[in-house]
Amino acid sequence: MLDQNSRLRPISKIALQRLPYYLNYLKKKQKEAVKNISAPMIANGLSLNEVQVRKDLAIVSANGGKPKTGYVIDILIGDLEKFLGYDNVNQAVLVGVGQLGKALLSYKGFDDYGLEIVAAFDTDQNKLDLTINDKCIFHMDKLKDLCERLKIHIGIITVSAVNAQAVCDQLIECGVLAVWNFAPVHLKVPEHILVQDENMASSLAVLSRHLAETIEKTN
Amino acid sequence: MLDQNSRLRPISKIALQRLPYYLNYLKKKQKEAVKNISAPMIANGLSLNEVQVRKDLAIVSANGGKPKTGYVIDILIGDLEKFLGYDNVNQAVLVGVGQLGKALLSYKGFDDYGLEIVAAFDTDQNKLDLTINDKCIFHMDKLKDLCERLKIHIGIITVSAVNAQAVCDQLIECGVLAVWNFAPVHLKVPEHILVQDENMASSLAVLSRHLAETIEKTN
DNA sequence: TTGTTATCGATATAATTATATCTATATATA
DNA sequence: TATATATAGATATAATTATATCGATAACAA
Repeated sequence: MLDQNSRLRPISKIALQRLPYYLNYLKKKQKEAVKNISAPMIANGLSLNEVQVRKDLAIVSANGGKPKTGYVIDILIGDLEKFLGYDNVNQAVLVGVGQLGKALLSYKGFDDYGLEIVAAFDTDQNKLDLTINDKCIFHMDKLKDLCERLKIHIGIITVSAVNAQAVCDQLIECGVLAVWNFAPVHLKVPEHILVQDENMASSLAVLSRHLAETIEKTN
Repeated sequence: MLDQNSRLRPISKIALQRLPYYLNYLKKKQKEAVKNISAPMIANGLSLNEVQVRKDLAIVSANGGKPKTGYVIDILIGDLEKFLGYDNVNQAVLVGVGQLGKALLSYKGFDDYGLEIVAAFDTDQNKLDLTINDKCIFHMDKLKDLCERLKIHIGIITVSAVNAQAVCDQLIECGVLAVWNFAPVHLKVPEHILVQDENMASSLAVLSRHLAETIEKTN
């Protein structure tokens, strides 16, 4: 069923990552009771190019805009949410209940993005059988059983860099198809598995470099 | 002093973000007592193209590799750390002491990346005058004074989406030149200010999409 | 010593992503 | 009702990023 409304029209990763920004912006406008919006307006609000905005929206929505008035905000929001899969829930497990793991477990906002962390895993005896935000923490021994029973497809890795690859391998063994990796290492995975890295070291590299450049210039 | 060893040779943002992966990989090899390493070897370890590896390393290091043996690991590590600014410390303030803010404040690993969070700020009376990981939490009133006194150039935003732009404006007003933004909104800033986004919604979009595609294929 | 080979560094090509231009048209205005 | 204009959507171009190819050379083996 690859019809016009299919969620599966091809989109680049980089374009995909822009979509939540559109959605956020449009919802803000919706709250301000704006009914229609043009690509140049969105582009201005998000510091993007207007052609890029049109192309991104064309991928997401079959309901095109009209000359002079633009797009209908309500429809666009619906199409974006559908495209991003916010209407159906993806279940995930989290491995590594350190500071960051706990923070993610506590975070209530994932529901809005269609993600539900169903359980957490760790090897540290002291952490087991606790609950954080109603999510149980189990020993790694129980990973496979739970993942297979609940058909979990997303694994969140918040263990240390040295343990990340081993955990990743286990998750894949358990049937996980997509990994959200917070450890600052490259993970080797089979071709059909997706790894989405959240590497703070990479971000800090960008920040640090910008400062070095800016401060050098002023000298 | 734009000589060969200057940290300021131009580099794209995307290449910059790869550098911490090289560093991590090389350190792992260093621990294994490996002395020399070739671009094809690194490329294989990090699932990159070998030409890309050579080009990235050429930006970072004036100490090129030799045919048949490759690069000297110890030298490469030094050059990478210098390029990434791990030798000097960048001080930052954090605004928004919620779950995520607390987790970042607690994180001990930023030292390794040359980042020091010197203080945190919030408007919630209940959070003030606490300390997390030896970092004081002050009222936003005190932001400007502290930033100007300590010449802070990095601001970390962990407030909600609705408040992020206002906080960002304040940080810039206080002399911050680079913003690390964890709020899922686009921030408008003057041209010379850098915003590095850490948008979980964008990451989740990539994960969710991959699952939708993979599961559709198997049907 | 001399050939063989893995690798570098440079250059060329390809792929991806972003932006500019052009044409048609829906809406607003004179 | 005719005209001007903002905007969509399509197409063309530019910029960026990634990959392939090629000649030179250091290390190794015969």
